[in-house]
Amino acid sequence: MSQQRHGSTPGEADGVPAFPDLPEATIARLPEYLRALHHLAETGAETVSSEGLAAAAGVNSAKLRKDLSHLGSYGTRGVGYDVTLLVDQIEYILGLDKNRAVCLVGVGNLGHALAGYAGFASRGFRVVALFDADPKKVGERINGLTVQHIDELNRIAAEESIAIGVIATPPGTAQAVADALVAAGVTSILNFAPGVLSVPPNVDVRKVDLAIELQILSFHEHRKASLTALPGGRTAEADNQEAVGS
Amino acid sequence: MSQQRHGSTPGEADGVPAFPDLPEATIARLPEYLRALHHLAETGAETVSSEGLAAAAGVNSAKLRKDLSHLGSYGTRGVGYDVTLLVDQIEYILGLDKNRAVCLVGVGNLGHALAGYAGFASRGFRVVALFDADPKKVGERINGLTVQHIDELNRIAAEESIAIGVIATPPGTAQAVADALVAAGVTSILNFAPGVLSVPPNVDVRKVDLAIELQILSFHEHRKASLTALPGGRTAEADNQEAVGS
DNA sequence: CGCGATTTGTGCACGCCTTCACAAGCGCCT
DNA sequence: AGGCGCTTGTGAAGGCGTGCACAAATCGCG
Repeated sequence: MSQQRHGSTPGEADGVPAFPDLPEATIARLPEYLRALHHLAETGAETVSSEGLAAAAGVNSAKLRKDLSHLGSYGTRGVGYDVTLLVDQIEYILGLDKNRAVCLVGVGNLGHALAGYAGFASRGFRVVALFDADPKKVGERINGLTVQHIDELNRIAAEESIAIGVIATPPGTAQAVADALVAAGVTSILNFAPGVLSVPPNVDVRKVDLAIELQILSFHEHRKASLTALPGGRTAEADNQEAVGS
Repeated sequence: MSQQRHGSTPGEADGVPAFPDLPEATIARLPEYLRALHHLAETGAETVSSEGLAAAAGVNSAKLRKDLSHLGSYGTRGVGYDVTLLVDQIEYILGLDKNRAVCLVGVGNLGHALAGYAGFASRGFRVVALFDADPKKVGERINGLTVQHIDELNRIAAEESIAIGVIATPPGTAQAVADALVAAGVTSILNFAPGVLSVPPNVDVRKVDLAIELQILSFHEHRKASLTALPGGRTAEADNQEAVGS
């Protein structure tokens, strides 16, 4: 906590990786800060206060300051944070300067959408390969990529040095795909299939279950409804009948 | 209270307050328990121990017992939990017995996939309406539903009593869509667009950002890579897989 | 050159969540 | 009937995360 170096390569300026072990909660918020910072940079802002950035990222300003303090002292008291410096620093910490190669397994409904998702490419990731087990899907071209058979995974993963895999298959085949990914050297998996994957301890898995998110919302709906209905007895929410047709 | 009542409505059967205020962390895990229980039920299991269910859900058994204890005592010591009873109880708590109506705004790449996602219908939700602002999209039929113009939202939301809305639009229009949903009476929003939504305090928002998940994985890749360069790095990290959420 | 305004960085307290460890309860077997 | 093994439910402890409040630091201005 003495002087900050400005123009140098962030992080490893003096050879020592100096990898701070950030709290998980902080790591999960860094991408949100990064998005807010990019937005600020586009509007031409050179510096931003913790208050301003916190508002843009939807968090408490004290929390933001504490989060950023874990990366080191990259702000200036009385002024704020240098936007581009902070962008570089966070991108370095997240390893986004590597432009990481990602492969996607399962080109069904969801996989199709993910393959075409612009948000990946714009944020430091390259989807370099699409796989599916269905021969009818193999050969299909999506967003400039050709779907290949899952058996090719080993070869291509090695060629492209793919470290991150995305699973968008039906739940039944997710574990087998995960095993194949691990065997191919993938060490991080983003899983969209419901269910629990078992992987070696050195492999990180994150799970996104769209239905779970809705179920959590449903709970809060239920709670809200029962709170408003509680004094009177039963009122709202009992009127749910099937009215699908239209 | 040894005999379990089967056909009765779970929860408020015996006049108990019936709505415990569960910890957020518990609520987020209940859907995972529910999925594991459904899977167990299909295999014909009648009861399951906390150890078994915890393994199926990918969590610690003590945590599972504490979570379930918040719902009440639905287990039998020395035996385990009655699968179907527990399913009913969790579905009641989550409000899934209501078969909630959901609308989806934004029929782009991702929205298209979500509209056809079978996981919604199979877990207590009915997608009853699709909206888009693009006139070229209006009229398109997806999965048995016709895309309607966003201006129809108010009318249709009232007709179908839609309480949950899903936003799958580009980031620029997400806030406007959220405002429209709130104006139409929606009180829970699942947001797939990057960025922060501001909504009235009585509206719940959950956010799923696919790129953020990848960025978090990227961080761990970066960390692992920098650890292998260093000697003596302990790489325990045998964490459970966490679903997205705050 | 010094002072006040502003903003960062952080010590501290509080609350939530997780995990351990064990008593209480239940069924089965003898 | 009684004991034994198994499993739940929970008290307690520890860890983690959050938010407050304030000292330290920097800039601008008179």
